Amino acid sequence: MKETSRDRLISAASRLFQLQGYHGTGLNHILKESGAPKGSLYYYFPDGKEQLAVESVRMTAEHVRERIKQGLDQKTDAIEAIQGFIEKMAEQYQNDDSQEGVPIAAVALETALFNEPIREACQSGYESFQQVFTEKLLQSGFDESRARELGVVINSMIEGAFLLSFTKGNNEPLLLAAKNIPALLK
Amino acid sequence: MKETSRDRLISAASRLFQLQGYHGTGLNHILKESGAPKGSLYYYFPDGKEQLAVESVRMTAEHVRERIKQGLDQKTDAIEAIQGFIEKMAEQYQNDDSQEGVPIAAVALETALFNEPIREACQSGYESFQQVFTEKLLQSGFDESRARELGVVINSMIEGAFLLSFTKGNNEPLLLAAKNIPALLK
DNA sequence: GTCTATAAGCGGATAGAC
DNA sequence: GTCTATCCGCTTATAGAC
Repeated sequence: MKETSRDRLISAASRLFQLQGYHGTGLNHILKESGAPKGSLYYYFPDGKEQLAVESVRMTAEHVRERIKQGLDQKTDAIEAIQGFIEKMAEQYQNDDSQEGVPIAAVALETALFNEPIREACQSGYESFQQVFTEKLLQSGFDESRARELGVVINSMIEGAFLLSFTKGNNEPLLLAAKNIPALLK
Repeated sequence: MKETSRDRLISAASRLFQLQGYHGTGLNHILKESGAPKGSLYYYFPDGKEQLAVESVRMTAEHVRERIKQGLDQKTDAIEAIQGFIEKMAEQYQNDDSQEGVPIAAVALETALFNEPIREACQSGYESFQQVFTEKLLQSGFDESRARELGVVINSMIEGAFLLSFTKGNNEPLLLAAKNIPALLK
């Protein structure tokens, strides 16, 4: 089970892009944190920073999607499951003392208008989250179009609450989002 | 009614920070767009880019707050008013062909962990938005604690939907947020 | 394939002329 | 007060040794 230079570069990039955004994170910083030498960056990612960002966003998205899925599996009822998942996120956020950023969002906002490959990666990530919520709702008996619609809405709610919690430095918006999920899904 | 170099610098900075974020926007770019020379930037903003960002965020926030207020004044009932406001935003977004960014969010995400003055400005901005929603709810008879709570939740919902719409390049998330506002406020 | 040394350019900031 | 010329550091990217 060897961890290659490539993997460590992506991990470091994911972390730093989340904390400081795309333009706020220099390649040198990523190299230092990953321990990889500069040469291998351009060996593994011939298209440079852009490619590294695309693959980092993909990895982050996959990771987050798994966490959502696992979170929702804790309860059978969709409403309780989603509410519980958001509460867990709020808890984790408080404990980490906010040493994690908001996944994807910073990169998406900085690049959406100017860098199509990165924008697409971010969009795919968001759609994969939404898909997980929609599936859970389907399993709980929501009809298809309603489940799809609510997948988007729940995703919006969580992203917004996360953004506000991150900016304020406390988890109140996440907790309130969780609390109001039942009303939204009735 | 003279428009000073200072005003033009703040306007240009606000616009560019919204589109590309804090680190993605260089002072040279701001100077070029504003037409002001570099010297006067440091004359008006001795603390440089950071100060310019703080004041830009304040200006943007004030501007957005006014738009929210005006939007909510269109209807007396809070639920209809908020729903209508979000729909209007969605419409404008589509027409502008997305030549506007998501106010404040990019700057907030990039800087929240590392630059306290900017973070504070963003937080104040968000709180001022939330305040407007809360006031409208109070006027419609919601009790105080519930109105405050929902102010935060509505703010989260809108910010998240805006972020997703911006990333996807279409206004569906905003439209769905609007559609589901009544359920949330029942 | 893995890595180092270096290039070329842009970043924010400043000094000092007028 | 208003502006220009310039500085240093850090950016991304590359050339080429091993």
